[in-house]
Amino acid sequence: MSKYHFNEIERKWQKYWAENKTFAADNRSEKPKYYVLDMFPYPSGVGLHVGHPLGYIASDIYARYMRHRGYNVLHPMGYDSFGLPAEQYAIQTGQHPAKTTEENIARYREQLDKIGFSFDWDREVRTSDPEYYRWTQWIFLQLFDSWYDKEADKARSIEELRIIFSSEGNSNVKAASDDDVPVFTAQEWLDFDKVAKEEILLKYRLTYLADTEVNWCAQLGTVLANDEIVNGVSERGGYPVVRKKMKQWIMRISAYAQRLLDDLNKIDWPLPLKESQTNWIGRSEGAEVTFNLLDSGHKINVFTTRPDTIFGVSFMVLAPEHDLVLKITTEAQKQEVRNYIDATAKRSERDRMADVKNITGVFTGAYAIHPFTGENIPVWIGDYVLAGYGTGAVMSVPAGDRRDYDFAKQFNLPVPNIFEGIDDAELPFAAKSDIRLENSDFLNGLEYQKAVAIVIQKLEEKGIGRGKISFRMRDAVFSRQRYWGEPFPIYYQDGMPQAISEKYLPLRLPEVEKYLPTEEGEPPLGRADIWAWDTEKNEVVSNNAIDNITVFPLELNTMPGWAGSSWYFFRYMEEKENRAKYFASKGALDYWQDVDLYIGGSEHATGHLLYSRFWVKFLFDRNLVPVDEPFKKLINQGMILGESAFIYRVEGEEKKKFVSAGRAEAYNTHPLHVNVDFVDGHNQLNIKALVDSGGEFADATFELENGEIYVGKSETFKVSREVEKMSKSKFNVVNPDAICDQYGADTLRMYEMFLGPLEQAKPWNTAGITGVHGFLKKLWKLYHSGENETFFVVEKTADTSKEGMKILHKTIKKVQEDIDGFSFNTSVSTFMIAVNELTAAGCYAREILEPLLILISPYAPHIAEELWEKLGHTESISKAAFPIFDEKYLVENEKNYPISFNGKMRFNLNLPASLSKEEIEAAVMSHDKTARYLEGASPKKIIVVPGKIVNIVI
RNA sequence: GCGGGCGUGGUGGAAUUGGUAGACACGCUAGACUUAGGAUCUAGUGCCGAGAGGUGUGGGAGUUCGACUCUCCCCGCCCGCACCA
Repeated sequence: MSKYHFNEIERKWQKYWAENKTFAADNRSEKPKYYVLDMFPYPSGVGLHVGHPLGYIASDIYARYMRHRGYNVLHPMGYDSFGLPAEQYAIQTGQHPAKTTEENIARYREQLDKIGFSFDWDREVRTSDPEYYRWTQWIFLQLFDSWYDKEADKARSIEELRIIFSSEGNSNVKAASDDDVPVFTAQEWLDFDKVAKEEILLKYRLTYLADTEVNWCAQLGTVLANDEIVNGVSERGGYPVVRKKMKQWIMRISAYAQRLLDDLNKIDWPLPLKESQTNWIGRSEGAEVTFNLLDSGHKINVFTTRPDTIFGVSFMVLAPEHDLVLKITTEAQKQEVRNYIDATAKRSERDRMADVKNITGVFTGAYAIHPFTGENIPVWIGDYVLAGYGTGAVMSVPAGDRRDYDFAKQFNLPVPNIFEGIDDAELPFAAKSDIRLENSDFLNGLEYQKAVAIVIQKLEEKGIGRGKISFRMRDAVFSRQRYWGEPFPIYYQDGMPQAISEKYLPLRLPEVEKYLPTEEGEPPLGRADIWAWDTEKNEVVSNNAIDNITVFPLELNTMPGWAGSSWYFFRYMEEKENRAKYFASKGALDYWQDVDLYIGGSEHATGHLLYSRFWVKFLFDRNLVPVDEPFKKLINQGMILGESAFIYRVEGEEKKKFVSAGRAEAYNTHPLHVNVDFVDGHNQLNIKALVDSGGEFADATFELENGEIYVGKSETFKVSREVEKMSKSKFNVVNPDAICDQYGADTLRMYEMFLGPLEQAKPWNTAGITGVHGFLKKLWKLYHSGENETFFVVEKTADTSKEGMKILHKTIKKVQEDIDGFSFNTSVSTFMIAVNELTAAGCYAREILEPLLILISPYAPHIAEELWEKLGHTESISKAAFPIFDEKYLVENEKNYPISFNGKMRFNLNLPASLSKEEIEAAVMSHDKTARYLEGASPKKIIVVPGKIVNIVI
């Protein structure tokens, strides 16, 4: 071999790694562990584009680096293989989602393999594999078998709750539960029948059933998510959508709200991500206050964050859906209130939120009594009050709240001022600081904090309120009316859900002949013929056998996508051989603990990353895992954007006519995306390829510009460049395979890192790739000489010239800093500089070129392996640990080969101001801080500033 | 509106963390080699200026011997949440 034949080299080493299981992690290693994880992909039919591997490359570099540093690294990969696209495809084609998924996974694997990742494929997981989802079902059962004890602040077994109930009833139990739990004594508990007991326990379980409104679209035969609905009709097809109550499985994540919030302090995550979660959890401190209603005997509870402003209350507003509305409305107002409720019910929650400007509301005719002044306060309903937050009712303080103020103005309600020194014209005044209250009885002259404390105390004394913490986060709906997901290990007896014992898992997904919901609106599993549970045989049997004595109907819903992804990181810890016995064994869990580094996109901030924290905390509570946070450090990789290309179609022409970008302004045109594959680096379009690709371009005419068609880079001519998210419909997807074929995986890896800081969004442009490719060629050359690099010239003898060693150690130091700080883009530059300098210095010493390979190998592992082998090593470079990254080694080398700053260094020395010029020079020369760098040379310039600071330019 | 982040050449981005701003790469310019090149090599490239020199990190002030870096105000862009009481 002579020249740098990357394709050959890469194929060779990928094969070698696979055959030798170079990257197998060891569960019984003496080395310290390090766990590097990527967010596993959903294997879609489109395959990978260049954006996907960005995070994988970064984590792979880190994993390889940590191996070199002597860690036992776990770096696995798998597939989040339950999901919607495969199901949609199945609905359209009748092809089983398992088959589609299998094919897509094969394609992904092929693409991933080409890039040379150091994954331990023996630990692969697939969430749709029964051997995997068996344990997802198992965790569901653990949740079903648990309740949340607020006093111990942890989840406990339902069995313990039964014991408490039968010995002391539930009046002392402080649990996260449904609101409507009746209070009972031990005796009452014992007297309840089985169904009644089950019903009560369900209100305590960490996963429970509840009626929830869903968006049902009869024409599409499916349930839609909020964002799939536009103006009350389905986004696809424009069919009507109705809100329908359905029994759904819910996860009591709200029990963990405070811990999920607090523990954000324990983990090293990007700030925006933590903020997203903080916002999502939405903790607010305040008070709950009860208002008695005039005459009717009803009470309204409100939640407020500003109990201090209670003397500014001039009216109350209930959400239109509030239970009390119809009970308290007077006869005279009934019709108007009814109309209003109907009108709001028709609008989706989203529309209501979007329409902030129109202030609407209706007076109920009822009055509440102010708890302190005894004044009568009118009670209104209005859709600015949300049923789902707080108590669904507010005490309105127009002087202190924008929304209350606007409502008051709209309906001519009074705006009593309660702020000292604030003019009526300055209202509403919402700031909490630098203000004292007035017209507020016992709160007059007090500041926010004191006033809040006092008012809460008064409320508690009078028994009409208390301090309260409210969370915005609601419990998470856990069932989906879909086919391609985990079946619930649940059957129904007397209408109550019963767990299937974990001994009989997995409960396999049944076969159905169609993947659509049934005509009755049941989920697709309603179509399965063999989908009933025989409690005697403990197996799935035909529906015909259902007798509700020993054979019962099974749950028809399936679990959502986030079920399988909420615990997969534990599954990787377990070796294949033991996976049948444990979701992950104690030994494996104790060894690997948690994920040290997690890399993935920020789009999962309030989904996957919140749910997995919740599950882990739960598993921790039940002593099933040793950690209560799964991901110690997390990095979000930025998106790689595609640069789209446009061609301009002339409007109003009979025949389709497209013009080159330079001509487009002369006509009335509209832009059309063209496939970036047909565009070269100079924006020239390959017309033949475009026409051959068919479609609308097949019979078109083209107006050329200098004999070519140039594509535009934006839709309008005002913008010179436009980058968009890569998507099939925009024809701007760049496939990594093509890059691997043309330049090699090592080039792709380095280039993706070189593109910019890992966490930033950046456009993909191929122009720069030649620079990186050129670097790898130069690297190759550094180890060879002669025409076509015929000879391998690394000398076996030592030539530790100071120059070369300095370059090497500067590079080691910089690269190590870069990797530790996840600045992979700068270390690519560092390599380029090093290779340029070594080439210029003519260094061929083994002592220099060997460590250089170790440095580069995480980034460009294939070329590193090849050159490593040429150096005469028989062991793979990828697996080995090297001392060059050790602290000791670093210090030692800094002493022997001080890092050269090429005359660009300045320092400060604190010297007495009184010294003469000569004395200063002498002091500088002998100072141990400078001596190392000066190496006997005299400084070019010494600047003495009045005071005692000296600048030395070397 | 609230919370957070960021502004450096034509471009992506560096800056030893307060010490010669613009490393490295792309692009561009000139030259060499070549049948040819969108290959390779050499030199140049922040801006103004022929030059010496001046000027320069969104704008303005401040701290400092010294500021891209720290502080304050303003301007612009991006992200998250958003009728959350």
